[in-house]
Amino acid sequence: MTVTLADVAARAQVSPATVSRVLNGNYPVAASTRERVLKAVDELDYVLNGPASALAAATSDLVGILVNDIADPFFGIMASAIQAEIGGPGGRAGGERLAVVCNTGGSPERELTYLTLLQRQRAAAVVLTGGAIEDAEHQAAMDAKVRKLTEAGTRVVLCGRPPAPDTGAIALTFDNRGGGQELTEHLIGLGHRRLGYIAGPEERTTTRHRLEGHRAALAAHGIEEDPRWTVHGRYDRRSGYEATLELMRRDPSLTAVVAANDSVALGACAALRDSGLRIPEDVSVAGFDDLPFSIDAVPSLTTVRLPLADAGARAGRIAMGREEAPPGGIASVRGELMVRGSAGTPRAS
Amino acid sequence: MTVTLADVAARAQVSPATVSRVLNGNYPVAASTRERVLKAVDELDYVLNGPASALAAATSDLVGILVNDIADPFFGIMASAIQAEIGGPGGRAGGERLAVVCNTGGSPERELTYLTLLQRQRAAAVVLTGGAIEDAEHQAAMDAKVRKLTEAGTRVVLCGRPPAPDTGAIALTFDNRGGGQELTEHLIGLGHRRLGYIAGPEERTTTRHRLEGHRAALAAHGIEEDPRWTVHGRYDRRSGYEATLELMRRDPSLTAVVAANDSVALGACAALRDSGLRIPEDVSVAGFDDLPFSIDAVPSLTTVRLPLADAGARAGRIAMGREEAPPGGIASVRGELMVRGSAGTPRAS
DNA sequence: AGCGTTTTAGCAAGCGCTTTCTATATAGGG
DNA sequence: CCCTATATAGAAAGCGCTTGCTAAAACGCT
Repeated sequence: MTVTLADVAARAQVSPATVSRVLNGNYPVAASTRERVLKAVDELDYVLNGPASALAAATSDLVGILVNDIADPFFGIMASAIQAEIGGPGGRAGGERLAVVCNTGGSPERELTYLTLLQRQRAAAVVLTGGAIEDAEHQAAMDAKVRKLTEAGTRVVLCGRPPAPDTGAIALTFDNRGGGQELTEHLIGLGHRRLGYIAGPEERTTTRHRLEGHRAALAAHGIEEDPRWTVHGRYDRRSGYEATLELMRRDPSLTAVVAANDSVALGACAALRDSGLRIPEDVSVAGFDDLPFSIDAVPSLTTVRLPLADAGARAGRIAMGREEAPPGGIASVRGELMVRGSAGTPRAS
Repeated sequence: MTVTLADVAARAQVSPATVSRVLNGNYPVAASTRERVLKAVDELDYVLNGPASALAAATSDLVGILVNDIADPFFGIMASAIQAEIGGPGGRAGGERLAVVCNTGGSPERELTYLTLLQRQRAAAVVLTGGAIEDAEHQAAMDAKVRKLTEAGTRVVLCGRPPAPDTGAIALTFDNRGGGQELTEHLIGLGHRRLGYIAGPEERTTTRHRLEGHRAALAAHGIEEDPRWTVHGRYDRRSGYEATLELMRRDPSLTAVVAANDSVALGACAALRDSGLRIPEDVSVAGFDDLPFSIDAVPSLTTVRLPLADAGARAGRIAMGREEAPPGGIASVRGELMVRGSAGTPRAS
């Protein structure tokens, strides 16, 4: 029915072992032999049986990429950088890996299940992206799973995610705390003293770190935070819109709104504009991430640029063993403050 | 080292065959036996060896989803609907399928390579999303590959993609032509006679179909199209911005700009606004797709809603054999005109 | 020419599961 | 109480590949 290695071997007048070796290219085969084999492969339109190969070799060419929300460009950019680096199609020589992205939708169960599925597939590596979920039980389960994976020889790298100590995973963490602090200090430097903050969902590490940075900046400048100044929402535009309305209702004297990310910031801009407020003359707005649309916004968004594509590419290379892991298995990647039009000096009031 | 089926069998005092059967649940096993086995599985923390299983069963639980651009919400929404339906983690009983998305980046080679990789993995099904590439040679290669997949028992479904006749693939096509026509007719009904059109990349079927619809509407109303009124770009915001500037430079008397999709339309809005033109008082703008951000835009976008999530879910069910394929293996899904604020009556002039 | 090396290729033993076929209990009917 | 259905479990033969080991051929020395 389907053509197998043996068929190719017969046609090329060699043993199956030889065919396997030319296909894997990890063993010397005479040029003339190789050519004959390749010709047979081509003529028979042979496609290697992945499962059989993975079984015999005790490892597959599958690499999994876990993302929280596939429809969010934050993850899209990282995933596509990782995928490009991992090779797969269009990759470098021998790069026939299947890089696949799995969408957890931010659900703890799905996160875990995907990890199990990948483990079952004997994935060669897995990259986990984005903030983790702050739930002790879930984190323990994740860590146990990750440890099991690394022990079984699967390389696990965390990209834009906090380190998982003692699991064997390599972490490329974004310095959300530092970025958040720098951003808020910029606003304070501009003269703002009354700053609203729209945080992400409470259970995500990213949310907490960015908020901590913001508060550290306030504290460093002796600004006492009013509890009314912080609201939690989701990481999307609509949530930013609603949260901003709420914020301005609670305290109309705010002169700046710092958003958990750029989408939220855009929602904030829309809400302010709909309230008849000008940006940045009446209220300044700042975002986080510097996604591609942020510079196009009117006014363009002051934000913290996270090197998503670079970090993704690096994570991909580490996952492939093509780049050395950072010392201690942990690296913190800083964001870069992008000063643009959405934040200015506060209104006189 | 790693625990195998045999270990579980030994622990549960049954044969490996029995363990396999309780795991697959496709053969009667006494309740007491099943329980014993499940207990052993749990105690040993056993994870099935996917490749071995796939080899023996001659099929895997992998399902591939091909997308053109993972960072584009258009694909993100479809992919996430497909993935949800296919089950995988969090799916229905027995739904332990691994639904993975593969990002082709719009490249023909990668498209083909991913298909081969999926074929190699003996994927249970594959879903191809989004417009196809209009290149006879590439399409022939794709069709051949798809035929090979369906012949090997892999279900192939096309979601938002033109049918591939005689390949055994099932198509859920969006009626881009009809949607494009309806949209432009709406604008014409509003009184517009001078309409610019920002098309997508020339080589995509989606681009051609939408443009054909637009032109059909013009023709139906006896409007002769000026060659200056059409420019081609990419499917992103920046491209829309630039194209709009070009369009207005070519013919400042245009009263409406129809964009290939919503991102492009948003870019168009920004360009018009930056040119000092009001929307829709001076120039009307229309998009396509109705992505979530379109209703949030100011003014909200008049556009054609494509049922991305519904179509994705349906494609997923068909791929899983859980829903019957449409008659003839082809279904055309209509979009719905969303009349909103970005398009109004043309300015007097 | 003889011998040790180095290349190159084949043999065959699995990898860990599924599944057909067969065997053994158990139950039901006369 | 025996005989035939029926339910349940096991034996064993692969699935198609990889790879350690071995063998043969080719090469370079002395």
